[in-house]
Amino acid sequence: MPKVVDHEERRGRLAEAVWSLTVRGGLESVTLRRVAAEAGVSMGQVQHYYATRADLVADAVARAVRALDARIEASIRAAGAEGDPETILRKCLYAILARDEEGLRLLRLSVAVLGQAVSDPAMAAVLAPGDDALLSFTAGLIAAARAARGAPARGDDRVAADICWTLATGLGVDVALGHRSPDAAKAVLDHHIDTVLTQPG
Amino acid sequence: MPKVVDHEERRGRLAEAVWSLTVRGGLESVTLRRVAAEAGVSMGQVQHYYATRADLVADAVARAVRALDARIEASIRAAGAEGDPETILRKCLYAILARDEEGLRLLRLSVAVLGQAVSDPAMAAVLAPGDDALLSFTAGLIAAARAARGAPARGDDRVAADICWTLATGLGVDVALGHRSPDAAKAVLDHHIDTVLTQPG
DNA sequence: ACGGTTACAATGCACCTGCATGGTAACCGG
DNA sequence: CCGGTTACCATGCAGGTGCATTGTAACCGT
Repeated sequence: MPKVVDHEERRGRLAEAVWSLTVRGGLESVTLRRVAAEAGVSMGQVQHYYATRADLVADAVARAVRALDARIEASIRAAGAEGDPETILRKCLYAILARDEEGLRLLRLSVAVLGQAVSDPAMAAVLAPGDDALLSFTAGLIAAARAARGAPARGDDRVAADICWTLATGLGVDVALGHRSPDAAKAVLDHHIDTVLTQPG
Repeated sequence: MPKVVDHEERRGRLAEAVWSLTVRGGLESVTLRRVAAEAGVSMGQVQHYYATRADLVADAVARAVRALDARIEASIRAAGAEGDPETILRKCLYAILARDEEGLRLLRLSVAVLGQAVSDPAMAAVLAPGDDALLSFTAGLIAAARAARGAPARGDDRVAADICWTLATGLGVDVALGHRSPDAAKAVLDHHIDTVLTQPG
């Protein structure tokens, strides 16, 4: 077993280059030569780690999705310390609204991939909306937050959670396109959460 | 003035070919030769009507946006006959949820273009979210619908309208990607409208 | 020390791309 | 009938693409 190198680190570096290129010029600007140049390596190295271009971008996208999920989970853990369900709910929804540079990159990348996902089911599958567990978790938060506000329980927690995430992703698209600032998006999301947690008459 | 042909009709035909190709294989699959083949004409004809590939796709996208706007307006006019503000509100939000084949095509196309818009400000500008007039109009509908339900007026009509459209576009993305059926999306949207129109306690 | 495996690097190749060019046929005003 | 404009079509070209191939240097186990 000669010439031991850290494959994970190499692939990560290449995926990072794919991210940069995609954010800067769309997925169609991702070519083997450009990725190599961006990563500061030779094209042969890219070929050595990925059999085909499709493999390369698929791995890069998969890594981005994992990074985004990790951000949401980190948000939950960070807010979890406070215990207040409403705070946790807000914080974990904020997670996809790109409050920092890295988040904005991931958001832009996701939207860029959306275009490809329309015609590529494999991509569409990777970008599937919040899984069932996340939806249930969020629904629980909403129920708890309503209770904490003294509002009566409603049976629509799951739908309400679904709406929250869909709205958040919609806002995320606007942020990625520069149509909204992250703060403005956050304000809209806050307003919606207020509406959801306020009991109907 | 010899050889009179209908330019508008020719361009429309070519734009239609661009739509089909984009929906089927993404924007990057739109090449001059493929567009010509799809439209059943020679590549020279495509070049005759568009100076550059960028012009071609820009025109095709602009036509799609106009078609979508026309759909929304048509929805408003159709529902306007009933007079009931809540009905009009629902109908015009449904308009982007692709209940028929043509709507689904337009929706898919829009999402495909989203990817390009991340790195192309010109595209992003064309896809700008609902203009101010539409937002004001929708806010008016919400206020009227609330009044019709006997709910007290709130000052947040514009934000509520913003949320409605953002949620609708988010649902539209899911529909375009096949993650939701149009009916399921409609149900979610209905639920949200109910929440918005119900007065808080 | 050395054979074998790994990790690249360099280059070549067939294909496809947008766009430029030159030719041709149709048509219409005079 | 005819000069001029329009509407193409066919082809050529330089450049870029993904991928295959070949070469080479480094390293490890034995």
